Amino acid sequence: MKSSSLPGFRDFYPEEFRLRQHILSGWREVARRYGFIEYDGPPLEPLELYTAKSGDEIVEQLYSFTDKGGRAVALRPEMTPTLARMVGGRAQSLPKPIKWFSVPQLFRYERPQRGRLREHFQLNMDIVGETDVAAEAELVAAAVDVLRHFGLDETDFVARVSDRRLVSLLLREAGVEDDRLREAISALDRSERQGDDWLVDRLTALGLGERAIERVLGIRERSLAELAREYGGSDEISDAIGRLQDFFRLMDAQGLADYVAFDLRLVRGLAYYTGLVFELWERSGRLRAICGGGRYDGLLAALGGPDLPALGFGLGDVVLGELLKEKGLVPEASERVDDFVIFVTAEQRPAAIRLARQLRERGRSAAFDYRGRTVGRQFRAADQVGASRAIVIGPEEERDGTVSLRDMETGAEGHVPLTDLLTEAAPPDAHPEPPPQEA
RNA sequence: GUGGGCGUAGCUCAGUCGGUUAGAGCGCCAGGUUGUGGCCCUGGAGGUCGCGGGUUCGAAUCCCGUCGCUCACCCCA
Repeated sequence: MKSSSLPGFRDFYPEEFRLRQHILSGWREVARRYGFIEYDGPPLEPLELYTAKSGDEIVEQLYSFTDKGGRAVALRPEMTPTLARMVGGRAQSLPKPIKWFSVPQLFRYERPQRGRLREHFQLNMDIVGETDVAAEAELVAAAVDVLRHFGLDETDFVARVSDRRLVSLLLREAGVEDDRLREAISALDRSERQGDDWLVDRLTALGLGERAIERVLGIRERSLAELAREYGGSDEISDAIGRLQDFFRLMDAQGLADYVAFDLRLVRGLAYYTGLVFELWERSGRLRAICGGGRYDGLLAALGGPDLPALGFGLGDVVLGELLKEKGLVPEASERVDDFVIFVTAEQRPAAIRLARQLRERGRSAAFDYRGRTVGRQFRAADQVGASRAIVIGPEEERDGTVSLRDMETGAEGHVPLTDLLTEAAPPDAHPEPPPQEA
């Protein structure tokens, strides 16, 4: 091995690039279908954009360095701070809600693993300036539809839905002190991987009594309806529950009930979430979360942006790509040449090149052998590039103004006048090349 | 960051107790003469055996280090 890309970075050979394009174009299609508008920012940002308010974990894994001007900079690890700045710049004039999406390449310096590299593309969809729970329903539906767009259905994945505020209220109700809330939430988040015994130990260490621990363990198992019955008395809690119930009603109204599951064990690592949070998981659970997001009211202001409510999600291309490969949902190669022009002797080479050009002007892809090898070799070349037709020009054809047209699939072959070939090739809306634009 | 596994041609791999010019299949390139591909035949290119040290008369093979990949943990986009 002479050289290779940096660890955690990918070379996209045509085969990989095809998958990448398949994924990114699918993202854009679904985002636009939901009325989101695409934007982008710089891949390199001032370091302080992230050190100021981002989560500690993110800052630790920043891809940062000092540029030649002495500025501390970082490759963007997430899009939200950039979004906050950009929305902030025009918050006054933009109609609300602001529905923006982006497909940034993000970077994080951490140990590469399956489904997690140092670089990836991530679909970001955000709604800014809306507090109504319909925004949550729209956002989760969009995330679900992104996966459905690629051929995945409710047997393949599920959106687990929880609510930061509700979890906090329930923990407080169970007896967790306010200053221990964050640790308790974190413990709850990790209990899924660590097990119940571990959780009990953690909660005990946080000063919870046996009875309180019982209640916390119970919280995870409750359905929304059960919680509503048990905690009907508390205004704040019943308010949070009611909001979640509204959310699920709206998902049901969209026919997506089978794609969402209430699950209070889900918390999400990032500290800034303030309301509903969700993650898309493969049903088998063998891969990590495919997508995650939630409501983060207050974050934009904290980042120096406008004080607007917001919610959004991020969905990466790496795990999704692996999932599609596993499920056989990667489209076959489509880079094929329409026409391969074959010339029999060197005399016909100019005619062949002219024909290729005329076909290209009519929108067809055309190729030919540069060196003029034997006709057999030229056919082999046509086969290799997946040409659907081979067009042979020999002395006779050139003299008669015809070509020999062969269907590479069936092998059927016949002579047609050159003019007919070009007339048929012309697309109905054919138009000449646009004039080059002056810079 | 912590532990385990693995690094031989572009790809998938073989290489016997350390022994002479390191192999196969696929792929690639070139031929199989005179105007027809997918099959077949022949030939060729391509490897400092991840890299660096060590042991040995001799290392792809044994030892150490290092880098990379990978799995688990940590954590998370």
